[in-house]
Amino acid sequence: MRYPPEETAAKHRRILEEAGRLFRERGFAGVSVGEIMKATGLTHGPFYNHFASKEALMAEALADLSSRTQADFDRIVAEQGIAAYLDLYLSRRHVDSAGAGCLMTALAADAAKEPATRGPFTAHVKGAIDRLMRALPGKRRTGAGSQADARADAILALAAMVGAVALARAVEDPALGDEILAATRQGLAD
Amino acid sequence: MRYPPEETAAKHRRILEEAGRLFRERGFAGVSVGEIMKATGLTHGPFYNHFASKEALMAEALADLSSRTQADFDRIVAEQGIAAYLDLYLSRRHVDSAGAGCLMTALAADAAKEPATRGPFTAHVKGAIDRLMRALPGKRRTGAGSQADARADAILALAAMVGAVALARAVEDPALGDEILAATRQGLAD
DNA sequence: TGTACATCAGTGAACGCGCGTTCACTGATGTAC
DNA sequence: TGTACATCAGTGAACGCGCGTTCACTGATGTAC
Repeated sequence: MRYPPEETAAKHRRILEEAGRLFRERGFAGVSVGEIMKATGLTHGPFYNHFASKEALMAEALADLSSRTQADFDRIVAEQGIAAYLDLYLSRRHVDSAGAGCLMTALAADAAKEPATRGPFTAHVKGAIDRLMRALPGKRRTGAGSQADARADAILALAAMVGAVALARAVEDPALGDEILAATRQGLAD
Repeated sequence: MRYPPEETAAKHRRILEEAGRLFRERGFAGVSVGEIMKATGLTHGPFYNHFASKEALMAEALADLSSRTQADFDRIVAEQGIAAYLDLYLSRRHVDSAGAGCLMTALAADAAKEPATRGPFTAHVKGAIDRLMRALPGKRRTGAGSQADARADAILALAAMVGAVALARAVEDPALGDEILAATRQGLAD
């Protein structure tokens, strides 16, 4: 059947959204094309009307996730401040909802193995460092090296955030997970 | 054919070693049982003489990796000190050799999805926190909360180490990867 | 010590399954006249 | 405005493939007598 162009565009968007959610929950290899299409309410056939291959979907879904989650960052920081954002990021809720969470935490290992995804992933990391550098309160920003120090601070914060949520998600003991989140919140607040 | 028991034990060890290397390089889902057996020089059939299932191998390989890499940590810290260990961990060499590197960086996302592996993974994280707590030089260790602070410092360091190597491995631009490593080294040295 | 048999780690064909992808076909919508 | 045809996003069966796992069989080593 033929459909109006708006409907086709809406379906394309829905595929990207479902893929973004499922990929973050189970990784690229853990989700099949058929499963993504089923989640959007279609059969697997028309997938290839929207994307050249599963690999192409991975790259496009990552770019889409990147722009959506960075817009979320900007909005939350503007409305509630960076401290509130760090509390949300380093929270039990974020740990328990990978499908709606940070793409770096969920997909770093997968992205390293999928050549097509490394471009969008790299762009996202650069954007995250820039955003954190601007949002974080300066601690050592006096003297000549202040800009470089601010950037190094942002990178350290990003690495700790990503590592903490990845570890908290993998450990079996929820108390240990919560301790990892709390210690990292405390460390970044100092 | 029947083989002497030492030979059987040696093959069991070789399977664990090859599995540990390949799983860290490509993740649990990215390596097949046949590929692991081929790497040990056997056909896939006798795999089930050694392990009940691929899942059982994942759990045993993780436990084996844990004891081997924590022994490495102890040896390097004893011989060269914790600063040298951090330099080795946060190095280009570690980023480029996932198969011989940290299991947390390589397998955190996979371990979170595989119930059988979460036990050994959790034990490894606990061991890593304890080791770092003992090895790291105290910065804020005066007063009543010194032990708690030392543990929080160790957790923050671990999260930053794991996150930094995971991000450096995934980004396309080697200069950015090196910058992430350098900023994290600098941040943990302060 | 020599022979007959049990053991069991190998081999490699085969299984059922789910995967990514292709393709002949369908039929409502858009376009030409 | 009405009719005939082109378009193209759907459907669902089918493909070739690699996966984890099973199994009948092999034959050197260990054990019993």
